[in-house]
Amino acid sequence: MADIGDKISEAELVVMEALWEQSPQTATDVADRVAAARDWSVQTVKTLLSRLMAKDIIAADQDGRRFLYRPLVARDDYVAGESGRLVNRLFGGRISPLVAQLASQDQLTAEDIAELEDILKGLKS
Amino acid sequence: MADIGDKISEAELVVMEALWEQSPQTATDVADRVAAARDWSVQTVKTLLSRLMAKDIIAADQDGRRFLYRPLVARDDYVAGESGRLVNRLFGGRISPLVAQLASQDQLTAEDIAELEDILKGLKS
DNA sequence: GCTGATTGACTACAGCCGTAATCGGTGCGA
DNA sequence: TCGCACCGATTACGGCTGTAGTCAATCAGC
Repeated sequence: MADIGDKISEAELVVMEALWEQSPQTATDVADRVAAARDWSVQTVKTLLSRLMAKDIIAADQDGRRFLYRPLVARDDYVAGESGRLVNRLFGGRISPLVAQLASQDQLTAEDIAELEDILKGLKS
Repeated sequence: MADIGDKISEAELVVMEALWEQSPQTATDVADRVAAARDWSVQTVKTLLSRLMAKDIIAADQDGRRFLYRPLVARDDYVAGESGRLVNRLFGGRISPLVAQLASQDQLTAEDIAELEDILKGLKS
């Protein structure tokens, strides 16, 4: 579970999602994919790619005149880190209040509940 | 569930926690309370209080020469917003993958599991 | 009344973030 | 071979954030 040194900003995350979806990709590929979510210029996407490289969150392999970008951080690791951070910051590290919170907001569907039960059943074995 | 317009930054959140813990409080009270968590100068805390006021996240009532600060946003509302935002950003709005995620990281204690079961039991009625 | 401590307001400043324009190199088509 | 399109690199720039210093007013004590 490699630790993520630098923080991924909101805009950078959009780029990461594109790279996690498919990799490696050229800058223009990423830009095209990102265009579905955000109306950014290609330059903007390239800047974000540079910043992600500077933060060692992605890497690039040269392919002729262009680069092929790929994530160095797995989405699961990132997601785990963020989830843990939120749970620590807001719920003193306890997960059940989070679920209670979401439950009280009616944000849990019947399907969610069923899945949660399955997860718990699995954990008790 | 009042919507929170401006975002609360990391440092501002520390101040908010102090205010949620007890309110209203003077700036120095808040600074003292915050000192337990962060080694900040009183000025820093006052700046953060100003910024929170500018964002309409707290309000202040004059009390002689000083101000008494109080939150305008309930902790529960804030927490609900942040939780929802995270779940949407990273789990497509579904909560069970979050729990699965935390479970796979061994971040669930036996107590958590028991509490989750209770919550689920309550939800099914 | 004058002085020192206290308080909120204003100012500072570097670093990160969002968003992009521009520049310099280079490969490709005419 | 000449220019153009395309690429990554560099630069820009206003806003937010973290962290504080300084200033002007004011209250309390001598």
